[in-house]
Amino acid sequence: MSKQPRVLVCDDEPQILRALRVILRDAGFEAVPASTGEEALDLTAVRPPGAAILDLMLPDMDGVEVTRRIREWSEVPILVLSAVGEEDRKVEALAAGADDYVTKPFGPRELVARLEAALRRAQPETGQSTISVEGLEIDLAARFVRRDSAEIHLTPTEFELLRVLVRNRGRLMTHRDLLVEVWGIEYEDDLQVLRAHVANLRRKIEPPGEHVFIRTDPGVGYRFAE
Amino acid sequence: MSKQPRVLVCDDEPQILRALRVILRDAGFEAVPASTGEEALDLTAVRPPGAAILDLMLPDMDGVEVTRRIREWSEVPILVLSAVGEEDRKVEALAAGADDYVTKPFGPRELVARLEAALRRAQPETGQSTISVEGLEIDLAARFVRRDSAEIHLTPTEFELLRVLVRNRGRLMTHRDLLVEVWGIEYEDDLQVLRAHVANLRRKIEPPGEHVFIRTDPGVGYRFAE
DNA sequence: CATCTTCTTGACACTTTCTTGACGCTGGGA
DNA sequence: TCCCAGCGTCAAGAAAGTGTCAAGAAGATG
Repeated sequence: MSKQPRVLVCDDEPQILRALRVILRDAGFEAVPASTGEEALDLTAVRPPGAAILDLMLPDMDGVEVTRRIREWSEVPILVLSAVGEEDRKVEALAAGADDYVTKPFGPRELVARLEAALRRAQPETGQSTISVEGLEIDLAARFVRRDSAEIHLTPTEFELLRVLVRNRGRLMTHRDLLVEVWGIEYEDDLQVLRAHVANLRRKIEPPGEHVFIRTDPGVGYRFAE
Repeated sequence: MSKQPRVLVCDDEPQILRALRVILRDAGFEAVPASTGEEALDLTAVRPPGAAILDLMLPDMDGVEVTRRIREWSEVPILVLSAVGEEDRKVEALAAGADDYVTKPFGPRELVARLEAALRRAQPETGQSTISVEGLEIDLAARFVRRDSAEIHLTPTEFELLRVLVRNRGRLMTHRDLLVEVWGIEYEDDLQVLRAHVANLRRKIEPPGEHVFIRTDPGVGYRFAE
């Protein structure tokens, strides 16, 4: 998950489209909406997304057809949404080159899991997911952190905070950015909670008395060293 | 599952081929597709797969014939796919040397279970798939675990849990990952069941009062020590 | 059908993690 | 120099999560 992949979402029902947008955004993706097959094909051609989610039932052409057309020139991972009772179409879609299918109604987590799996398969290891900086080693996939070959245990919140900082390393993350990404929008003003967790995280990963990895930008936010 | 075994898949219907590929890939296998009996024989000869799945109905020769020809020189596990009403042919296929048959339509899990069972039977002791860590010895293929040279009996669920953990050792497996892989998607939120089985498994494989093999990450999941 | 194994579930004590308020420190502005 | 807003740290209580036991349900075996 390098940098918020764009995901094309094609469905003719506005509610579904909206729901998908929320789900994807929460999972760290950027949704590119389309409501017809034609639109989906155009968008894919103009600016290829990192993945596509297509409904089988579309007004102008069906998802299988869209899949086939995209596959004529692109290897982008494709997920197909099918209603119950469309099992045959699912198989067709797979045959046409879809990577996976999700049956409606679906849970957000299932969708995200399958999407991430498809993306993972599409990029057979873009190097490691591990990041090493000055004795600090972070493996985001394995959820593993060590310093000078000693394992460091992080709590869920600490790890999440570190993940957001590392994913945007070098870039300044405002207090609000961090609070919203790690705790959710309802914490956007809770500076104290952020400070406490940054302090705990630093105690675990920084050399004593120094702030080499997590830098403070007073009054603005934090950034992870490059 | 030592290292993603290659499975030859022979079927003349592209949809089935496609579906099988997805199913197998999800189960950790690499599918090698073939659409005719001739092709299947060639592929098996050129680069022998770890197992083969053959449809009984093929354009050039039938699955029984393919089975017979492969058996002339190879012991590779063979699964036969049969449509309902082909019972007689199933028996012929088994007589010709097939290891098992699956009746269409089949569920992914049934297929995978039978395939794994066939693979397990095929390699009585290639060694290799055994893992040893600090007095604990695990043979995933033989479904065998021992500690300090004493055999340990695990229930099916416990073994499955251990297998998933070991296959991903070092990486943190979330509660959801484990529940979905071992129990299926419908258990994805059943934390209590996971805890109970982890406790039982630990009682059997861990030194008393310690958690050296299976580590807990509170609020996230479990991981097997590297 | 009886028996044995395995799985699931609820209760409860225990542990870890999160949140909150207090407090001392620092650096820039008046 | 004094003031003060913002920061880092600490400790304690609240909240959330975990390990274990035991009993009943479900399933397999013979």
